[in-house]
Amino acid sequence: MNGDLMDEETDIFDIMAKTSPAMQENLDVLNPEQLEATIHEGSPLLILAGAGSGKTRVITTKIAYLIAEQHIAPQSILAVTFTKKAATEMQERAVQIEPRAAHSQIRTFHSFGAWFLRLNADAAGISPNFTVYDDDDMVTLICKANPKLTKQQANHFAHKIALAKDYCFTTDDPRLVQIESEPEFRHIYSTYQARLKDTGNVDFGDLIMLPYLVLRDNEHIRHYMQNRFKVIMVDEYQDSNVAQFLLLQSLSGVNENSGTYVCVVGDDDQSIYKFRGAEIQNILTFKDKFPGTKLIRLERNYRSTAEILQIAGNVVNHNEGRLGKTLRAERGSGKKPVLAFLPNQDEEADFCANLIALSVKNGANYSDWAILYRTNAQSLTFETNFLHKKIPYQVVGALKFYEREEIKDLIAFLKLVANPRDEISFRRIINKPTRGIGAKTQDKIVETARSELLQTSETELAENNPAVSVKIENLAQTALLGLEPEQKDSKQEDVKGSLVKATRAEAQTMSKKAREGATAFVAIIDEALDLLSSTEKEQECTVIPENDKKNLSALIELLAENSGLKEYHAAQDEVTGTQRTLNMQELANSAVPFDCTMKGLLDFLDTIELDRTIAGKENQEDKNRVTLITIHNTKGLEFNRVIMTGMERGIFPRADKDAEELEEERRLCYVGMTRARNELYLTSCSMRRMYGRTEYMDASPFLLEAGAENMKVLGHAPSSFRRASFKGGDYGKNGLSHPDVETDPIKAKYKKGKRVYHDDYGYGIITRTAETDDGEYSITVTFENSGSKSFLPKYQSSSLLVTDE
DNA sequence: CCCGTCGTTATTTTT
DNA sequence: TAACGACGGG
Repeated sequence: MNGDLMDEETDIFDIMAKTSPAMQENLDVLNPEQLEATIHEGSPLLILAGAGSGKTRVITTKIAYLIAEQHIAPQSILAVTFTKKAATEMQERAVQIEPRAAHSQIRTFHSFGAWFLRLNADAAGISPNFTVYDDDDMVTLICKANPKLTKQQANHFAHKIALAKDYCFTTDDPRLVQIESEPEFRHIYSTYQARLKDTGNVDFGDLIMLPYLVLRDNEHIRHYMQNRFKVIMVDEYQDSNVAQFLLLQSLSGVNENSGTYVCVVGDDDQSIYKFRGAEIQNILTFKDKFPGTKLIRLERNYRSTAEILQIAGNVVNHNEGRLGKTLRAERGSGKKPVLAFLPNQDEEADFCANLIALSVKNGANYSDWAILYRTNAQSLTFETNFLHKKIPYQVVGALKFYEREEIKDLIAFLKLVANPRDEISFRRIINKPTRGIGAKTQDKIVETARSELLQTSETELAENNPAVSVKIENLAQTALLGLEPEQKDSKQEDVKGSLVKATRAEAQTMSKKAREGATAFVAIIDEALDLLSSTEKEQECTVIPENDKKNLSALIELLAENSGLKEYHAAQDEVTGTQRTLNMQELANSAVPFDCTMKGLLDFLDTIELDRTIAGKENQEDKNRVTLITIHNTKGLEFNRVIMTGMERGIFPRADKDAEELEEERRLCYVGMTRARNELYLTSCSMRRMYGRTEYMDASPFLLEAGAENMKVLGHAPSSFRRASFKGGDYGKNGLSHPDVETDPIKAKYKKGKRVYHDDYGYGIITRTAETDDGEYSITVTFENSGSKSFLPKYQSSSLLVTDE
């Protein structure tokens, strides 16, 4: 044993001896690596945490430990995650160990950006009441700024602009050509950015890039923030992008001797968002950017069986350029993963349904199961099949509550109330329902408002800088008290470039019908603002019992009613049988926890804009459902039993992947497999309907990489797979090496004696089974009313239904 | 302004 | 195949 190790161990014993008994209990449950990571201090820390290795436990215990034992002020700890769900879980678990963690900043990257920009709106050149534009809004704004672009082109450029911001390329950056070679791109980006600035709003990319630019260009703010946060932790670091790295770097002051402690946690094998700007180099080169970095690996897996980890590890082992780690299964051995080859996607869905139904009959829950697929389009077959068989399911990520028309309409109203310069929201609702204000009048109003911005922008500029320093002083003072500065409410009437103001002014020149419409519209906004300011005053003057306090749902209900949107969508409900009115009510209900003030409104908008995963109410009730989900969406989740479907070349991995992208697909495969606790199934079809035609499919190369000998193979494997995998083991010729089980799912399904229903011939019984000359399985059905017919079940899965069981 | 029909086009997407 | 957008007629 060398001296270094001795020192380290005595250090650990030393620290443990000083720890309070309460914290000691939390440390006792950690394994040695987890413990080392938890109590590590002094240098930057990179925790390489494999799937299911208990990283959340480490981060949360670490936060608690820092507060309780190292006496770090809770509010000087910043922990960032990528999803709202992860942030909430982290906060809850940290608070459970140490209640003072409630005062720490545990947020998503984007919500941190929003928090930062609200404090520094002036320095960032945006409205303090900004709201966030989503991808659709980006496209609309690009179209308005460049009317000659088609929607498709605008879509393309919106994507590229978002990517440019992920890399933190501003409009004058020469590296923009790396993103998009089209020479017009820089111009389109610039005009979009100018137009966006006029609205006072930001897009998702700005929530990261602007805080970085503000820090870079304002020494005061930078030093204030470096002082404000003495500990910064980042979760899922492998999926951070360049802008996020730059933000972390400047916030931490690593190059300015700030003394801030930085700890990042991630797994390079789970980096799956390169297409959205995630930069795997961030984690691979972390130790170069943060000198003296200590690296700790968490390789003990507490989630999956050894068999599952074996094949997941086999797959990802084919990648080059990893930091490298091997997961050890703490739970030991379990069932061998099953690989089922099926004729087509109808049989695939059937196979899954039968597997699930059988397990439920034997005592499992529907919620034990997850169906994973590469693309959302694949969910449809499962939904149809499960609906028919009455298997309860939920589709994750597809509900898009906030993308529904009626919800977007209401939110547009709310956004315009918050920020009267919001052109996109204004255009969405000014003439909905019809107020006689057509496209031309809208353009005129927008131009009036924008010309006002142009006139005043020079005088504004002169006032801008003093405003920043005043704000910083306020910041410094409030920080001493451990409070965040209060938003001061801006007087909407005075806002430069207000579209509401412009509408009021333009109304005089309009036709009678349009004038009435415009006046009514302005009145709606005014009344909404009145409601907000009246509750604000009430709150200042009197002490009102919690229950009597007006909450933000009152504003939403008022807007829905006054705007005519409620009536408008109720009429739609009548005709189409939709539930729009109900959805609108649902939005109002979700606003109940928020104050009926401008601040409450901004909080609410932040919450819904930065967390689109909240589904409608359907998700709450009856949680015992099968989960249908894309592999991307499963990150951070786990299930007792997982079926990875569509394991075919061209689907997973997708066809058009270069070598580097193939590695990402492989990581995606690894992520999917390691979601499973107890049982893992893989399905692969030999035929698939795609784009209206049926194609022959080949097995996914990942299946061979996983190793056929590590799986129980069912069904008729494609010859490419059989040849390459014929190494004995569990898999024999024609998949018939399990005499105890019928290994061909088709034969198992269409056994002699089964009762079936055919679309054309009605009910019948399978009276004979045989093989054709080509070795295909054929059955003969005797129908009740249509005599006897022979079929190849392989081709009949959707029209020949097995009805018993 | 709304509705029907025709033609086009199909990744993954924490925020 | 199917779903969605664009366009034209009522």
